[in-house]
Amino acid sequence: MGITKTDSYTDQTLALASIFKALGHPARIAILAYISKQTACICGDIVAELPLSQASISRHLAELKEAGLIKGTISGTSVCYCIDETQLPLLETFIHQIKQLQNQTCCA
Amino acid sequence: MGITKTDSYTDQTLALASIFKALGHPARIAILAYISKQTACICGDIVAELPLSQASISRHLAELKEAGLIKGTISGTSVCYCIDETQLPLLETFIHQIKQLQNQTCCA
DNA sequence: CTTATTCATCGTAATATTGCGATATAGAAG
DNA sequence: CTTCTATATCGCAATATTACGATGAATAAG
Repeated sequence: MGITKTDSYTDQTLALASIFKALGHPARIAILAYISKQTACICGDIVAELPLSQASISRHLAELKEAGLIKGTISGTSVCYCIDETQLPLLETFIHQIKQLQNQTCCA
Repeated sequence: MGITKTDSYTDQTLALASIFKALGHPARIAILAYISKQTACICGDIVAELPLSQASISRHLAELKEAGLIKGTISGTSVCYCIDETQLPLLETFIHQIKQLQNQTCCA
């Protein structure tokens, strides 16, 4: 039914899934990659870089912001976006655990 | 329109988004965590661990498998699943790059 | 004040995801 | 061969996501 029983998972599981979900779209991967490549704050030029309308880009940026992956600062008419790295260790820890705890004798 | 213009992104961007997307659901996070915690191959007991029907679990497992995050080996009547770690370095590299290349003077 | 410019939000349409019951498939057990 | 067990797949219904044009809000420019 498209319903996800959020009650049945731990907070950490939900948090991880939420962040990964925000990363689960090529436009948002491209946006993050573009932001991180810039030497200055990124503003409206993302629209010129991606094959999406301004409205769609704004939506993707909002999702990344909601997931805590970017920060936005209003500066005059434009908004400055940059990476918010506070969530990244969570992802790294999870990936590392998956790798670390893998049973070596499994599926030989 | 719900359409994602896959033509407009690099293969690497699409690959990353695809893997992150597979991780973007709490059930699949929980499945991965559970598999990695087991000392032996995981089979049908995932159904008992999660609040989902057997059909739904099977669907999530198929998605994880399609994303290359787990491997399945048929062993008699049951199927043995375990982590496939080959995709994980891609994720780690991406996360690391996002962190590494962040502009320190941004959004001060 | 009027007009641009820049970004966010709303409304809508198309598509994708999620979940489950029912059913199919395949080997194990009798 | 029949039955049980374990997993996969189908079909459907409910919900979520994605995209865009249109519009709104706010500052900048004239």
